[in-house]
Amino acid sequence: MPYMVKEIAEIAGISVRTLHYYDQIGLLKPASINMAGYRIYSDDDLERLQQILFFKELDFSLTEIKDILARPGYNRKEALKAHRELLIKKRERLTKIIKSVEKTIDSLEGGKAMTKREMFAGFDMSEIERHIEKYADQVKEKYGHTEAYRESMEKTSHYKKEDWNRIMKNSADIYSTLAALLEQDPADPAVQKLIEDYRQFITDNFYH
Amino acid sequence: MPYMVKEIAEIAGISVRTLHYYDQIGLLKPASINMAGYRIYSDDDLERLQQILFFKELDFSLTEIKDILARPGYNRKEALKAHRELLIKKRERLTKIIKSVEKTIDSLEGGKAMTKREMFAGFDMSEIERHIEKYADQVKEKYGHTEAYRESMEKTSHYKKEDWNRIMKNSADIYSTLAALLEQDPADPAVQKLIEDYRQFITDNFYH
DNA sequence: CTTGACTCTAACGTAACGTGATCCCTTATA
DNA sequence: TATAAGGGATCACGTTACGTTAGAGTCAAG
Repeated sequence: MPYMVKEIAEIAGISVRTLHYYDQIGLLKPASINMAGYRIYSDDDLERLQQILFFKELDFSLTEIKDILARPGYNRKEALKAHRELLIKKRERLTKIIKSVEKTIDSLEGGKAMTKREMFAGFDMSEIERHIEKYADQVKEKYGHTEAYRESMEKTSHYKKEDWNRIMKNSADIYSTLAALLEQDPADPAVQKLIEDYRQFITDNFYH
Repeated sequence: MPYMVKEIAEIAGISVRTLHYYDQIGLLKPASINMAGYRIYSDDDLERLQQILFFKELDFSLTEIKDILARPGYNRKEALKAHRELLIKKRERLTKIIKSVEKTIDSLEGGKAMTKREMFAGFDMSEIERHIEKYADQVKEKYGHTEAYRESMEKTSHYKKEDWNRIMKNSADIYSTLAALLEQDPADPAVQKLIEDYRQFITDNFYH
């Protein structure tokens, strides 16, 4: 079934410009181009677009999405299952924020006061969670052991020692360090454990 | 209690640069500046920041947030209650998308095939819903009847006639027209009814 | 054969920061 | 007392994912 830009745009709920852009950056190229130069999309293109939107919903950048879809051995079904997990996490995050809102209302209505930390509950972790989500997805994608993978693995083990010491000395660094570390490394099982350790550390020592 | 940029950044889980930026655009100016030129924030500033982040979570732009917080008669408690509602809607939207993912998985596993519309369920309405959410909030804010308000009201009534006819002729236009219309008008009770009409129209005539 | 709705490319504009570069202030330690 | 570390500050340019005209070709319907 052939579609033109506007049809696709309406079906998917996006703008024509967005389709132009996705074509331009090579994220979603139409199946063919007719004599008039019009973009003609196929059902397969629609399918790909759906996947793109799923990934976008998880805050992946367009270049990341492009890479992921291009990886040899990319498995759509597995990816979808991972998606479901991560979307559920996002929903849980929303639930947290909603609770934070309710607490704030309560404190305004004469309930007990909030601590500064409570005020920003939900948000606080949001960045980190987003990274963890991204990361978790990468792990589940099981395509690893590329060069970049080994490289990042090495880097990470360095960070491990250095940063751990720093954190022991200065617990205020935890969040930023953790964020930086996650930034560096996209797909590494060893790091996941490290993250868990960090989180444990945070909850243990939170009020020092 | 005085805080410096990094403290605030850590408490709220945002970057220092973000605080600089918010200061620059006048969204969140520090309570004072010390002799060294450092930004010194107060507890009130923290409270304002919390509100800013709540609004951001609802996809308000920073300029919108600035305007809302500046409106005379802005009521924090009311705003928070509206927030809760809208966050719940966002969560429901996520639930829809999750279901869509599950359906897709099911169809891949040999279940029944999906229609194109089902493929993009969740997303489809997402833009529109977001606008409705924004809009609903504005309405609840009950500050209206500014010049911009009357101006947009006039515009809208024009659109009403023109677009309604177009829609009767070409039902494929519905989504884009509706989106355009919503774009134009941020705060108008009359439009809400119009939207409801449109939605009814959509459900009635969806498969023509 | 002229609309009106659709299509194209090109190109500049925008929001909300990220990312240096370069320099100042304060405090702990050698 | 020097000096290094770890903040803080201000430019100012870079980035992502499009929005928004502008100018021009295409195509079905009346």
